[in-house]
Amino acid sequence: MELNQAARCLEKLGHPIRLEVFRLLVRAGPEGLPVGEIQEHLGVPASTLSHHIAHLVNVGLVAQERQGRQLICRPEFGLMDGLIDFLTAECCMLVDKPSEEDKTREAG
Amino acid sequence: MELNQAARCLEKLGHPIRLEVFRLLVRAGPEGLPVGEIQEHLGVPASTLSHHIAHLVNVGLVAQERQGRQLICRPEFGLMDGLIDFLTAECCMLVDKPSEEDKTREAG
DNA sequence: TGGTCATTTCTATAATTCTAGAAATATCGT
DNA sequence: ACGATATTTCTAGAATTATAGAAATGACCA
Repeated sequence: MELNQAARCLEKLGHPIRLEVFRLLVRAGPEGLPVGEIQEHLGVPASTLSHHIAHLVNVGLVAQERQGRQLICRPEFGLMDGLIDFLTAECCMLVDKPSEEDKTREAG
Repeated sequence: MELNQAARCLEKLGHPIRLEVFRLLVRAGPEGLPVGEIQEHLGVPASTLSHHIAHLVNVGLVAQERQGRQLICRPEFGLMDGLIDFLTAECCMLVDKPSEEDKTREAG
């Protein structure tokens, strides 16, 4: 992941409501949760919540799929992993980070 | 780390200039860099840069120490590790995350 | 004690984000 | 078609953040 994309993801996660939404979705697993259920957990007005979820969708951290009247929100684990990889590789003391070669050697 | 602190850290890292500052400091290592050297790398006006660095200092991701006329900025690896631990534990598919017990068993 | 360097603080403006009520849209059951 | 449900979009005001020039501060040197 490139720095600007990482910054956009971090910015979106850097709001308590959005971070809580995302954590909730991760805990729910790949099935995700409908917006209404998120709202029950957080107790914020629907329009405010919708606005925040839209941020997460725009940056690609959350995907939405309609199921009947409900809009299911699923966390995008891949993008989140990419973000954590970026932080680990570029913004950490580079320790215990096996190279791709090492991984291949382990696997073989 | 608790969610609100994580959100504050993420918010501060969620700006391209600040993320680049932090990455630069990490690359520089525990010795850190003086503000002026950061400015040379990024090429933003001094007052703008100072403002952004102040954000990072406020949230605790960067520490500052005066050395003569220069202000040295050092990355706070511990807080960054705490943030990554939070994201890994709370916002990821919980895979390959050894428990403390596992670590003890490995070590022994 | 005057000058220069490094950096911040002050100041002001522009831009963005947050919040939430109200209205609109989409879906379903009858 | 109608009413209920789920959710978004519209709207607007309040609050916050970003930007950067200018002035101020602190440190060193002559």
